Amino acid sequence: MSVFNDVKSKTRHTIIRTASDLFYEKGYNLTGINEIIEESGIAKATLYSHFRSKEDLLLAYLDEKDQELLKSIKAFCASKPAGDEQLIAVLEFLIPFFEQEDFNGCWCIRSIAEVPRENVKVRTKIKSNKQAFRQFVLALVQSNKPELDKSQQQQLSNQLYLLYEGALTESHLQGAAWPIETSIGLLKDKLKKG
Amino acid sequence: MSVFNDVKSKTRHTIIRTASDLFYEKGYNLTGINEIIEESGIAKATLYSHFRSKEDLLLAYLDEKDQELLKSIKAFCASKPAGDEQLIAVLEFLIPFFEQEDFNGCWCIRSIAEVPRENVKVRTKIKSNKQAFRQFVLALVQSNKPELDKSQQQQLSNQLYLLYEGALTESHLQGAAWPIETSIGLLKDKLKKG
Amino acid sequence: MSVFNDVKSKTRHTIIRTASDLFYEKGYNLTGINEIIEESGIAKATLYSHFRSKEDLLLAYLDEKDQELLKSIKAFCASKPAGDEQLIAVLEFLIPFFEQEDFNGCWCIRSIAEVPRENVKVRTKIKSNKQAFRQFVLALVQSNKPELDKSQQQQLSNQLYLLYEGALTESHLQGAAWPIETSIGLLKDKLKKG
Amino acid sequence: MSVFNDVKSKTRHTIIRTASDLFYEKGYNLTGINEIIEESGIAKATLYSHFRSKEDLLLAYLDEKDQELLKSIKAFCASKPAGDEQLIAVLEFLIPFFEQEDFNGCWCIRSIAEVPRENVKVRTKIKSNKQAFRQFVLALVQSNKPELDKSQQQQLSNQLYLLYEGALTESHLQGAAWPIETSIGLLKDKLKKG
DNA sequence: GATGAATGAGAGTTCATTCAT
DNA sequence: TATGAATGAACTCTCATTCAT
Repeated sequence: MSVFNDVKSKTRHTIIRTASDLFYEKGYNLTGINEIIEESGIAKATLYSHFRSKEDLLLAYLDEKDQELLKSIKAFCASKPAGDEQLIAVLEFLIPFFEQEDFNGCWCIRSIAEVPRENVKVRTKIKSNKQAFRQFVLALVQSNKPELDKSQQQQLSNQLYLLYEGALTESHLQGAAWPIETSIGLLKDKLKKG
Repeated sequence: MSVFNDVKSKTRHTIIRTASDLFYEKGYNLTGINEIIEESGIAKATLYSHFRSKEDLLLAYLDEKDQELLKSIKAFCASKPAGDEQLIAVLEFLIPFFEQEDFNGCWCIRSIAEVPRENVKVRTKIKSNKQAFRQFVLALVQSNKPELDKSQQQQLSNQLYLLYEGALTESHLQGAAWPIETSIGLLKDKLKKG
Repeated sequence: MSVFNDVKSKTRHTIIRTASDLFYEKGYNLTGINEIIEESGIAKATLYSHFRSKEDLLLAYLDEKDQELLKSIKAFCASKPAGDEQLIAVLEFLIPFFEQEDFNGCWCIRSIAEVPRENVKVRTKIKSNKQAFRQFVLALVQSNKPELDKSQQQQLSNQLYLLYEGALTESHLQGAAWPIETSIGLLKDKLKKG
Repeated sequence: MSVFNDVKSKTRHTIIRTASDLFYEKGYNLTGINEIIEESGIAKATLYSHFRSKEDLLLAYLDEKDQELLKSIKAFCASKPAGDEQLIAVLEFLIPFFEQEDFNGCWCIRSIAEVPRENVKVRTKIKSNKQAFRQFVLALVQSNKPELDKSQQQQLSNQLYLLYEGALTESHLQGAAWPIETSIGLLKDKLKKG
């Protein structure tokens, strides 16, 4: 039984990994099902036995990517000393992230540009991803800024999130790291002076 | 003669307007040439006598949109009293912008998600659009913060640009205006205390 | 397994046969993919799963036609008594060939008129077809004229090939069999008198 | 009046020359009307005021080319001493012809591959061109072989014509001059030994 | 007589998906 | 479960031709 599931899971995961790489590199609409199955080394019908549609693959990709990210950034921040440094770490995380060879911006923002407005499933998934990320940032603020009241914590958390998103998107668009540095600068000012 | 040119210009402009609306609403790849010509009320070959390819239409769309935007935001800022208020206006501009019924985020960021990495033409156009916008922001900073030195002006300009981009992208993604307010808050802090 | 292969082969061969008939009758450029699939009774995507492009179909057509031809003419010549008669048979073969209802000249010569000069693939295929034919003629000369030296055999072979090609092309162009008779006459003279 | 006609003729002739070059180089179907007008430097409607259709241009092209050819080959043969040498000259003419940089085979044979079987106009034109050529060859035989009877003259003329056509087509297909040499060899044998 | 703009019909190709085995 | 074959709908783009001026 568990062997069965494992085998199934393995194939399924191979597909997700392949699709993820391709979707992230080339974009969702510019990646064909044929490319995915060729690179995965499986048959087309096999893919469709694991995923009802290409859209399902997109959802799995968004899930995979965000789980990876959350795990990485949580570890990164936890490795820093408590206090402001952990908050700044959220942005500093973006530097090695940006420097990864396959860096291609934020999959959520890129994907939202590729599906129709009516596509509630995908758009909900993306919002939920971002919500989870904001939750992580808020928790980080709460544990590192216990002196602030709830409303101030929420506000700071929002600002940090915004700086993160701006830095991520702009470093991609500009093909340069300066937006990350700019974000970090803004945050440090903020933390220092108020 | 001028009649001829007008006729030509008219058709051409009709196409750009139609394509712009569709590209912005549905995205580039999800908008077919057939939709554009049907909505424009012209024949397919007419479109292709005005634009060599769909990609050319994308470039025209990016140009059209950015020219519009720059004109609007320049007017909006100029309508505010000189000083910090003109800088804040850059972000405040996003509120009515966001409230427009057809608001769908930043066409540049959305378009960059839709073309292959190798597409130098489009990516260059997008960067050049953003460069022009950054130039506008820098000029605004220079004229409203003459007391700062060049390097400080550049830094502030970068920060303002980043807040603008973050607010724009996030208000779109979240479907809410709070990222704009958050950006404005951050900027006001910065201007007050630093 | 073999059933699978057979099914695949069947469809593939149906396509080639249909395309061959149409290409030979109407010409390559004047035959549309739509005609081929309609006549084949298959879907467009099915065709493109068997052949990467229309050009690939052209190559398959050239191959199919030449294999058929070589088989036929070899059988025809083998049915004649050894000696000069086998050489003359090469030209005599053209008489029933010309009389076939669907006779439309030489597919190689017709095809070479339809593809751009730069199309190396097709032009190479055509040359290779003709090379195979010349090889057949040369072998026939060698086995039926052992008394000649190599150079003489080559020369006679070239002459026979040339008469074949001229008769084929001209019987088509003129819509008459006399060029074949003329070729045969010339060859007989040649064989008789040296 | 004559000025008018001359102007008209000039434009018309420019078009024919341009179309001829393109048709001969690229083939009829692969040459677009747009290319012709661009290269001619005229407007599309101007072309259509001189030629009812692209087919009419094809007819003009076939006419132009054959008139040129007949003039050239007649001059070439006339420059040789009377007798067998004038007959051989018909084939020798092909050597410099083949060596011309823009040599691309026989326009008649190439064109016949490009129009539908039903196209009587073009096919008739091509046959009539070839008929005129055969007439020229026959006249040459008659004046250089007065000792032969009518039937023999006709036969020799047909053979010469066939060798010419074979050499022309094959030198093109093979991209080599040997078919011309082979044809000449066959003819010389024939003339020598009867 | 000459023109630029516009066109309907069709080209070849690719897409995500499903079916039969 | 896994597969190779097949599909309808859609894609971008080009053709020879005609119309209004």
